[in-house]
Amino acid sequence: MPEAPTGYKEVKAEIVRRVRDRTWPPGALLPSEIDLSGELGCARATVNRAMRELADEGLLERRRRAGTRVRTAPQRQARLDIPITRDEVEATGAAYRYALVERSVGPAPDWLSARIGLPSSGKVLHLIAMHFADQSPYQHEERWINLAAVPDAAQADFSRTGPNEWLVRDMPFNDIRLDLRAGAATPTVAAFLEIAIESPVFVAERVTRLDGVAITLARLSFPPGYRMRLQT
Amino acid sequence: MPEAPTGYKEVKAEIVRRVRDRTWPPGALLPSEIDLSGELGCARATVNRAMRELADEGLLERRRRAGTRVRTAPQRQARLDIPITRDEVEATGAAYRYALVERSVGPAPDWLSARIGLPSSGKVLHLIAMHFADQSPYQHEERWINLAAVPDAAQADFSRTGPNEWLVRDMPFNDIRLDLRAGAATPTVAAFLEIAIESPVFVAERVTRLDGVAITLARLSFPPGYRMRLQT
DNA sequence: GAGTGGTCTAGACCACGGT
DNA sequence: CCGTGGTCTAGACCACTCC
Repeated sequence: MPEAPTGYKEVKAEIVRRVRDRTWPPGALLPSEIDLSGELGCARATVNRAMRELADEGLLERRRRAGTRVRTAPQRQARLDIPITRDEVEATGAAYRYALVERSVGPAPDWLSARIGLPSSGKVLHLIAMHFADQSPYQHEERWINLAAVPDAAQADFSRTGPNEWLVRDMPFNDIRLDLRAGAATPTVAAFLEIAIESPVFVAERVTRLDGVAITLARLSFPPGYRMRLQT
Repeated sequence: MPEAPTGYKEVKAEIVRRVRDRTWPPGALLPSEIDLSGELGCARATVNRAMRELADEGLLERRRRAGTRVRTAPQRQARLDIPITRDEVEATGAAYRYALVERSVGPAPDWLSARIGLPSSGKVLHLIAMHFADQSPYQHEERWINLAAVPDAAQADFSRTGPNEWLVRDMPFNDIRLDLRAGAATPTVAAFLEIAIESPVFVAERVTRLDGVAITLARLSFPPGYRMRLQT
């Protein structure tokens, strides 16, 4: 037997191997941590970590007393890393450019209050901006910021730094909700993205909250060709 | 000091607290595991697990010798729960219907081999299917299954059960990659979805792997109006 | 070279939940 | 009840990397 350096990674690999070759088919009960550590010649804690990570990854299912089983319906979750637009552009090797198009302060429109849960008559900062990659339009951004939650935003200078970069600097813990859809380019957005009207645009609407209070709603529109990537 | 039951969860909470209240501002160097375990009165392994999980979650950044720091740009993540199409439709209260359109077995086309990493001359099962919600087209599905990894799929009956339901039941996997984009409906897809050619369609391409080996590639197209939701 | 995180061990106690 | 996973401990060695 491969009694090589028996680390938790080797244990994970061995378990995956046996799941894959049907030694342990979906639904099967695996040996207990004690038994498996005995067989593989390592400490129980090592097997524990391997099994725990595989359970986190969705391959296994663990219950006290009942033991560890191969999931029949693997927990299917993918994660999206939400990047700063600047980083996202620069990661492709392109030069990033940002431009503020419009800025205004006023009472929140009714649809916005309803959408993200603001008190009526709440003041919001409304921004429209563009992001470019090597002079090509990369993203059209329309954003509303709840000034009751982020009063400093009223004084912030968004002509050089995008609102997302500014907001991210100070708020590590928010609830984020993302709505993704395919839409047809409106005349305005089409002009900014330099595409034909009615072209398919990828639209991401992101609501950010802190302790339940809405901070901002961002509507990001991307021209055809943009891909959003998620992984496990 | 809160010398309560000092478990790794309490340690995590304490670290989060100090990051939030600026005891450790973004970019700050945290104490070493040994120092912190001394201060909190627990074993180093406990602090290690707490810090390791917080690093996995994107709050901290760890490097040997350099120590542990608070991330300056917290990597924000949103999660997508990938549902079975049947469940997704039935959750809206609509009746679900599935229909197999086409089924064939053959060598993998070059683009597919390159895209998901198959040996040339690998055999794949190619399927086209439709999913309906109350008789309205809900999703057009085109799928390729790697028969080297899932030989049983060649004998499976996909006329009643969708390939996704079948795969999920019988085939474990632990790595999912999703590519989302907005596309223009091709004549074929437009006909199936009963929409105009060139209409914006939401396209999700999903590659599923087990231990690095590609199981299947699914290309799912949704008519206008579909929204995909993610949250933290 | 020295300090930090990465990991393993052997043992222990606890909490949960099937039987 | 009692076996299983969940967690903690104290100690140890290793690998990497910054100085």
